[in-house]
Amino acid sequence: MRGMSIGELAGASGVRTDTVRYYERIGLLAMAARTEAGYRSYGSEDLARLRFIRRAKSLGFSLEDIRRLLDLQGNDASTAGDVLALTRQRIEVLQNQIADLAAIEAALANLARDCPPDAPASDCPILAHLAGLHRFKMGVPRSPIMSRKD
Amino acid sequence: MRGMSIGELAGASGVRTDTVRYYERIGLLAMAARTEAGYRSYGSEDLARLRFIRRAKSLGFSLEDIRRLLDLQGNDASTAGDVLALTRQRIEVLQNQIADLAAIEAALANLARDCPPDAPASDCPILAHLAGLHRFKMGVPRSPIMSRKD
DNA sequence: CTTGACCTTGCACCCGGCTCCAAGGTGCAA
DNA sequence: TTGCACCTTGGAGCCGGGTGCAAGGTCAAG
Repeated sequence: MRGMSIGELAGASGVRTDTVRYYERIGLLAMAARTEAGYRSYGSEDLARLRFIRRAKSLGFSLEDIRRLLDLQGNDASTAGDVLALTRQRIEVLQNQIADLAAIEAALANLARDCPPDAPASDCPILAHLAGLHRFKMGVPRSPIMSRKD
Repeated sequence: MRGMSIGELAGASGVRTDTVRYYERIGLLAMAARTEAGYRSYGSEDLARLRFIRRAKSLGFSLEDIRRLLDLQGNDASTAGDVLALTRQRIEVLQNQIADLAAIEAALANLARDCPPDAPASDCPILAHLAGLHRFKMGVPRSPIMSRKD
């Protein structure tokens, strides 16, 4: 596949032409070779690089991380340990994100569990929680009628 | 707390003054009352509203969702079920996000597990995966020297 | 009266990762 | 030759959620 146009490259790699140009602009792809007419011209190694980017993106790596990974790939002095370090960092971030989201989800699920759908919003424990009224955990206050002397 | 300044409100609610003005601009807070000099002046209900926003934000609600929650809170016709619906939506999004991140994390952990840190990057299974070379699952190719006639 | 901390406004800018547009040039088929 | 699809460039706009800044007004302490 010598001399693909940007459209062919984009089609073959599953990104848009604008995105290819964007990647070139930010230095993620090298400046493309040009035809006489000034059209960008790509070879199979460009396609491989774009596919690499797409796969890395699907694993949640940022373009900045991907740039580093590509540097490691192209640098004879780098080791698998270097790649592993980036990967471990990414895993750690993921674990933290998952933990944060799971904590939020648990909190919401907890609130949702005790929410009586047919009650007026003013009795909604979710709104109560958001309003900062976690004092009354829940349930009917025992004999509110009796608690005159509070 | 009648007639707090924007700075006092911000201090008491844990957001910045700029953010308070921003919330006013996007309609999340009502236009504040003004002093004769044109300074914004807040009461305790504004503080409560800002704290509501902060708590909802910490549960990952978007400002748009928060606006809806506040509308529900202020609307006598709304029910706890309305709040619950928003909450369930949010929970569903969270569960999807968690599942996506967990899948990525598992994939990365899987790749990281088999990565020999001291090998050159060219032998890194992570890079190999990103390059799309999942053909050779791993291990030494059996007798590469013998495979002359492939 | 001055200093300094606060307040006002409007507007621009940031992050990441694109996406779209207009105005013009090129390549190929009917 | 005409038409259409593709290519080029520079630049702007989008998303959400703010942040920063400059030029000016206000207020309280010393």
